[in-house]
Amino acid sequence: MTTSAIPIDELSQQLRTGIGRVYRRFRALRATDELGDAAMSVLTRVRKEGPQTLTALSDDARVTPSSMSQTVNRLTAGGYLVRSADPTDGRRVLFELTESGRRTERESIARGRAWFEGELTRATDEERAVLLRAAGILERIADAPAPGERA
Amino acid sequence: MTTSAIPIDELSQQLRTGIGRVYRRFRALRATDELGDAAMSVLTRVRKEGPQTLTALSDDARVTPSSMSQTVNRLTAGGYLVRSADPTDGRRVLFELTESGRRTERESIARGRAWFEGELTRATDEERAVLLRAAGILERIADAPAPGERA
DNA sequence: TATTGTTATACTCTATAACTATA
DNA sequence: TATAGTTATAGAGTATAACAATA
Repeated sequence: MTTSAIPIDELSQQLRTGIGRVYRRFRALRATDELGDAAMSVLTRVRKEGPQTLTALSDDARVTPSSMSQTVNRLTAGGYLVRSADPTDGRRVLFELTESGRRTERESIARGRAWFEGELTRATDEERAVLLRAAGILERIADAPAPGERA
Repeated sequence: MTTSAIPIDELSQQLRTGIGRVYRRFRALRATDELGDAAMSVLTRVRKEGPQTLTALSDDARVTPSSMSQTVNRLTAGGYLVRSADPTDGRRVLFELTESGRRTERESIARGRAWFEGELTRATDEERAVLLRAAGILERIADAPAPGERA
């Protein structure tokens, strides 16, 4: 394989387009769900990582603490999350899933997957291998610190 | 290469995560731009495809006509797009770029690319080849008709 | 009747600015 | 002083419902 010199600007353009279109497709599917985009991401994060502070959630989502405060407000008001005090630091609040939150997260993931998994099933094995590798590379890129930002 | 049986559900989960994180990163970068996410996508579409009807724009973005109507309202109010009548069908309205819209689109694309292209430059040639192929596969999937939807 | 587009209204998500409480 | 979190307010983006104009 040569150093095939894929032009960075073309690659960038095509990836942005592809990613944007798939993301918006996901969002459209989730529009009929009881919870929105950001709210579902929070539930998934808490399910995977356990009880989280507000700061941890806002850092992870790359939104301001005040944005996240409002998102978790909606989630606690709706009974999906509960607040609990951090015994070691009175400033901190830990957010954890209720039974309802856990169930909602599980069901939404299952529903949202239907369309996407259907499409993935139609791809070839070789294409799926490409996509799997791409997923890892994209996640690494997404988590890379911004210039001037400490890791 | 064996028929390596990548589990669809794992692949789906990892791709959704990777795509979601990169997309939100883009959105965060664009937050300081003069135009938002949906508005920029409209400008890009019109730049690439020429004057578009409202229905064409809403179909492409997979939002309702009324959502798109409001987005183009903001864009025409801001002087980025102009309306013109379709001579062959009095119901139709064609939206096209103004000079300002053209310039804004060009500059925003350039700015938004800085971070992403920097990261892509840090990847290996082989990784870039994987991402390029993935971009094409993702776009094909994103454009696939929903079950029951006509192509 | 069907298609194209708009307006009214409401919700999610995000931001900045100003604030309280704890370390 | 610095950190963790909240509230007030505003704007983008989306949806549904109800509507007008043209085909």
